[in-house]
Amino acid sequence: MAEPKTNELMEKIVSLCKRRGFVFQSSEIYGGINGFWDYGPLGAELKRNVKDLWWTTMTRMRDDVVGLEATIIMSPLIWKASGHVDTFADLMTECPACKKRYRVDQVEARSGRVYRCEGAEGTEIGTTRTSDPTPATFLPGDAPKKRVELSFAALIPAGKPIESGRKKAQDFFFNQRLMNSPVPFGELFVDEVKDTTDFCPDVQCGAKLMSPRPFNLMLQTYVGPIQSEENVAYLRPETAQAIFAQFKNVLETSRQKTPFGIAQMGKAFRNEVTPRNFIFRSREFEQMELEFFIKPDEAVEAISAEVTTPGEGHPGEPQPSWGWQTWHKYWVEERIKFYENIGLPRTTLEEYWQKPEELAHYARACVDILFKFPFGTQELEGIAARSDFDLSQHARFSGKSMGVFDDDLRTAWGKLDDAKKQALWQRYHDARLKYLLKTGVEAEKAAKLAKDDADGLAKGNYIPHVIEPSAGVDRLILALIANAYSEDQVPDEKGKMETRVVMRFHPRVAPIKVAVFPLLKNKPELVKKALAVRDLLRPHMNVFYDDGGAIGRRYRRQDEAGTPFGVTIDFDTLGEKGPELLDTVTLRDRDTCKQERLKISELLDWLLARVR
RNA sequence: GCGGGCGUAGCUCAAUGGUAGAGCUCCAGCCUUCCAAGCUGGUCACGUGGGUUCGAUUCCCAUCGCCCGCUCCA
Repeated sequence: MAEPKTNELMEKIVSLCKRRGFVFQSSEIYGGINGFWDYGPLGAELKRNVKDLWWTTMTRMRDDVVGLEATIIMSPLIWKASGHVDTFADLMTECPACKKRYRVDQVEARSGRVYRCEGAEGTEIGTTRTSDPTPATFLPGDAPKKRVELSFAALIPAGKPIESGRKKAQDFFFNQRLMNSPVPFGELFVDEVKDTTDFCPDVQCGAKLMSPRPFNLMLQTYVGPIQSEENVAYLRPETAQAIFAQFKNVLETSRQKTPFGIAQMGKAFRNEVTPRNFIFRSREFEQMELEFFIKPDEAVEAISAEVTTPGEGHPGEPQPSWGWQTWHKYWVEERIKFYENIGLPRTTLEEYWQKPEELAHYARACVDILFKFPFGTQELEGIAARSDFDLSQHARFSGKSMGVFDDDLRTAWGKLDDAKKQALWQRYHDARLKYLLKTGVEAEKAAKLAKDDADGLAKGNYIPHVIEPSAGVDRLILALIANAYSEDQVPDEKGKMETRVVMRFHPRVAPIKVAVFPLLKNKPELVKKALAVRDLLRPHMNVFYDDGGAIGRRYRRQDEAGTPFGVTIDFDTLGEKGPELLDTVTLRDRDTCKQERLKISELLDWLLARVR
């Protein structure tokens, strides 16, 4: 991913977002707050359009997906079950010499001898601060003495002389502390330390790491007036868990059967170490997530005799014989189709199939859909095959059943021959046992539970598996903005070429669909007619009326807002050039600047055909 | 969080130890028969808080924010 630095483009985008009212810094008048962004008038419309399209595509246009809107604060037990309390509470440590940061549990154990010292003496370095107009400079031998009392230690791998630690202390550590020719004192050579994780894993470095500090990515609050330990609650770090927690209620009230999905959009919060890249990674963000519940492959095989595996491309309409791999592939293709439908060309997207070693422990597969942002190719959405991990976790932690009863499975099971029954029983049993052991259930208990689960399968019971397409709204907005941004050259009034900034949004997501102008403001007949056209269109789409300044200026303003169409009421509309042009308008295209004439009576249908 | 850079109207930039100018934008009026025209008038800034000083946008410190790297992810 060696892409040229295009910060210039990002700066232009950020600037335009502010200038035109797409995105503002949160709390700007108070100096802002890191990691939080507000959507201005155009941004709010753009975001609403994107969310509406997702919701329509994912739920209303399908029989097999229903919606949910859960609270942001939920029982803290949910985050215990999901693993967020533990895995999000990372202990972080930092190397004082090379400044790299690590998660404590990811520091690899190393062995060797240890060099230590208590500090160093040397001479002052002339200040190098650029803000200092008169940096101190010293002639050799003239510089003041300096003493730093800071202990330093480094792990020296076997085979290297222990004295090399002294050089590390000088070069990597004390030099940073404004010292020339530091001479360490209080030196100590320690023999043979084995499998320690206290030292920087960078082979070039090896300095002793600073003491670990907890870092929890979940934002905390207290529920109730007393701020005590037992009242701690979290702002959800993802919307997915609410879907699992409400799985049973939705199942029972929606008359759905596997395979089916539950979709949810909403805010989520993460106390990111470094919010970066504008709205790409923020601390408060919005997700659009689908949890799609499918039968385990053993059930599919029992019902359909065999499980189909995916080939190239979109697998087509869902079939009963689909196993988790085909469903996974199906959702990857569906989601890419969605992005193409809202104006992200296939060439701006990348599919990344995570390698086995990159997968979270519960995931069977995960595909990232990446977008080529100006600052690099980054993730827009992750589509994970999560097995039955999530529902199983909630079943164990809540003590409530998360299984479903599947009539088709029970009927089909009865017709299987014994060998098949035994094979499917065993496979399901083994998968359950593996999960139970992995999550720390003791062996004897796990064996019994796995057997119960496999016996349950034979009676038509199982815990559904999950395919999870999970998208970030805000980064999608940024992708749409980055993709839409363009500059081209158009001739001005005098035929001189000048730069035009155009936001080439797909009409489906464009914040304003059409702008309506009277050619001249000071001609009441034009204004009256223009207002009538505005009112005609307004109930059906977001219309912007503008009568200020010259017509060209108004077109250009809409170009920066990304409005795909402009409608101008002129003297022809009033019939000045003859009755055949009466009640026709000029329709101007944002991308080509081309104009055509259209009857007002045909205008609405013409526009609707293009903005839907 | 750590390290580096930056911080003057909405934007782009200027000047200054004695409280800041310009162009564009924006608003109002006039004018204007299709791509940022013209005229007149107007609004808007030294990120914040301390310190030094008779006096700070300017010097110092802290803080906040933005950009880059480490790290993390939707």
